[in-house]
Amino acid sequence: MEIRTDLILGDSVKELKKLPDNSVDLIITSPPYADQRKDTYGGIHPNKYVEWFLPISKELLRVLKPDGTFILNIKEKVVNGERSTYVMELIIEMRKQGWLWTEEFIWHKKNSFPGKWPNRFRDSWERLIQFNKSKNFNMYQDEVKIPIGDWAKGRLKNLSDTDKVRDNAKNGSGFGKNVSNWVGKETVYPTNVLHLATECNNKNHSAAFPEELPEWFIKLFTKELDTVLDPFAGSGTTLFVSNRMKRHSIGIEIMPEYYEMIKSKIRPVELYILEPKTKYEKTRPESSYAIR
Amino acid sequence: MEIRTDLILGDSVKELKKLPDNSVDLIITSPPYADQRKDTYGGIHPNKYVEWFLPISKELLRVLKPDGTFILNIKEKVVNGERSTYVMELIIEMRKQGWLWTEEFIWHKKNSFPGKWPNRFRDSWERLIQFNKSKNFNMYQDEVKIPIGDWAKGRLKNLSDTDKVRDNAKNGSGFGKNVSNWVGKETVYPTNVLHLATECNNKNHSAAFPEELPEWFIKLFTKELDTVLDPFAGSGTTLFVSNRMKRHSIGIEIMPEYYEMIKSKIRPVELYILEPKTKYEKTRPESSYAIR
DNA sequence: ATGGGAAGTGAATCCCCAT
DNA sequence: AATGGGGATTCACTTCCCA
Repeated sequence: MEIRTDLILGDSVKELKKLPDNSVDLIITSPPYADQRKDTYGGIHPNKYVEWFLPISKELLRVLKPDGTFILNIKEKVVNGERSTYVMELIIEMRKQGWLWTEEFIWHKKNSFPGKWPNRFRDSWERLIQFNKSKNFNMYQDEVKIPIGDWAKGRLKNLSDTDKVRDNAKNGSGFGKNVSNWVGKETVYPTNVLHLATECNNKNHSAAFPEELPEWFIKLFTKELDTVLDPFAGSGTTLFVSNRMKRHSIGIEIMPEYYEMIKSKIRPVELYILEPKTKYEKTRPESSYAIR
Repeated sequence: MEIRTDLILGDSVKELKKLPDNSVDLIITSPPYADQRKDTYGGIHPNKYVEWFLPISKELLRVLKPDGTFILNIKEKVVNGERSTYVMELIIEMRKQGWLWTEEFIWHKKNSFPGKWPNRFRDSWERLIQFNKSKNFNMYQDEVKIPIGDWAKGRLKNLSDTDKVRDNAKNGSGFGKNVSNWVGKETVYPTNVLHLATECNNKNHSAAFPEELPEWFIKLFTKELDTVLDPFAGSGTTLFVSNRMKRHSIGIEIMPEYYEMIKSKIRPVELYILEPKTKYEKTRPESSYAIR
């Protein structure tokens, strides 16, 4: 089994045009933030952000499979004391392109340092906006189940009579439950709030997300041998995680420094296949890489 | 010292017009969401929601003091498998009215509604959108400081140079260089994510938010003897909390049942002032109420 | 007073079926 | 066809009750 990990040096719009229609199962990316300062990495002025992104999202819509998903990690910046509206405008415009705005997950960032500004608190959350091409997209919910809360231990120990049958709510809300269905249940489905730490070990890229973030969405929206795309590869997290999880992946990165950095981090992984497999195969699949 | 708690039976737009300009320090409200609570409020169709709300927000802008704040609790519902866009459209239109969209807090609900669907998880967060009239609004940050978390103690114990460098690089906020200021502190400023449970025990009103929610914003944005307004008083939580915290308050409620319910809950509080003060003054201020 | 167990319920959403 | 009502599904908290 061969897992492909393609890394492309170049501009996203231009390189995306070379990819075939309906070929990607999951797109997950954290594009460069809007920034008023011109000299920072990828800084796009907030007023130009929507205009800049729409040609990219148009290509993403084309390359995504009909049952695929696009996860956009983004947060609006503060400009002149106000939150910018470019994310909202972007969602509205992308819907006009044909995207469905299915859901907005929240990434609640743990471990963010306390801060102080005169008129706002530290921003400890980001948007994870889910777009789809159709309502019938693939979602493998069982892959991300979490342990049931501690309440279950006490509640399910001794069932009362009403717990053993379907107990309809007394107020006519139409809501009912059968508590006995939960006996022995170890895991439950999560919610749309993700509580993850911020990444602390990437010193070279300014917008790194933690590995758990792409991992969670890759588990949820793809199966093995599916293809994951990150049009702003940045520090390469999406690619490394995809490879480890036996998904093909494609990354595009315009900055030669980041391109080289990802390449250098991919090469050591490649070497694993030359060493005795028993040592690594649990965490590192047999893989090959194509670097363009 | 007299704390006024005015409760008005009537339509919000109409009753707001009777209030003087620049007279309110904080507006905090949770309007009926689109298509919700049909049996009580009639339900506003998602397509009509912005149109319905704009005349209200226009009056709110007029009655709010220049240094006051408006906190709007809202969440868009799912329509045909997609999140509705009316909240985003509302923010964009309110900015055209002259509102500043200063911040968006997240209310992370500890006990979100249960359920399972093939294409989405349980919704466990709501928006708390902060609007202002000017950039120089009152904010009493010290009133909501929280005990420093254990993670921070560990983190601040061993501050490395890379910590500071990394945080500077991340967002250019200049935050990193202040990290050392936090060493030895017992309390810190909170973030823009609030983690509270919904109120499930209110038999009479279906959409009560927990007392902690208005309490937190009242502490943050008002001082004693300021005036708080809730144009959709509902179960009256904002009014009760305001009174307890020695803020004047004005509530408007269109449904006679809720109006009567709030009134009946206010009256018992009134009686406290006739009883020996020592028993209650710690939690209940000396107060008077005007019921219209 | 305290504590543990029992019981009740919430701004939900999807799917099907009836007009 | 669109639109609307009703059933099914599900988690964690809070209050109540009794020892």
